[in-house]
Amino acid sequence: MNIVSREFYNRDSIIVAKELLGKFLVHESKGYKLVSRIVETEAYMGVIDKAAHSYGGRRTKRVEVMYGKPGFSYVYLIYGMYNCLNIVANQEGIPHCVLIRGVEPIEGIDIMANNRYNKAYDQLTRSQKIGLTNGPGKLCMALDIDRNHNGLDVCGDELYVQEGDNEAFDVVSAKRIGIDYAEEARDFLWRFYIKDNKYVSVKI
DNA sequence: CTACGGATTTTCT
DNA sequence: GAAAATCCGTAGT
Repeated sequence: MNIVSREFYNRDSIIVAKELLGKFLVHESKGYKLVSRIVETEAYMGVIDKAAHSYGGRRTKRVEVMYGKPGFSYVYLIYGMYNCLNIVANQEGIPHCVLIRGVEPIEGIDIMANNRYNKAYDQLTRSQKIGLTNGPGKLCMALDIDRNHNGLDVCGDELYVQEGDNEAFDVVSAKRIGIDYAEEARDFLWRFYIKDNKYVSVKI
């Protein structure tokens, strides 16, 4: 029940990305509550990171929220069709963020199944169950997150993060996905995930 | 199981 | 005008 504090996000995105693993991402809306466990993240390290939207200090309308305070959502549209959810990290003026790439459904699973496939969870095939939330675009569909949720306070009461249970897990560091254009940055091990978790989008 | 191509439209150049 | 932090269906192993 404890909401993660804003101070938590006021650090380099690499640290925040690692430590977000195992915490709960919650979306409360329209009278329902969707709870999921964060199992895969990527760090985007701002002006020095060729894969980041804020590389070189680019400051457009889209990325403006990244330059604000930590602990706010950054949601953008990718490939003209899919939404991706990030959380802004580091202090005001330093445009870091953490992409949420995979979550494990915890509560509101039938609603998530409906959002994704228009079916009840127990009507899904095996691969549809895994496909519910094992990717950045997929989890946004399941959790009903789109660009209308850009700039929300994740220390607030609609879209927020709470402390995890104390289950132990191993963390794997890996290359980020889908950034082959980013020259040397493509090889940085800035993706983190919970070892052996089913809802990780891409395993090594 | 892996590999490939098409979908679709905002965003920035 | 081109590219994009992705997903899905189809075809082949």
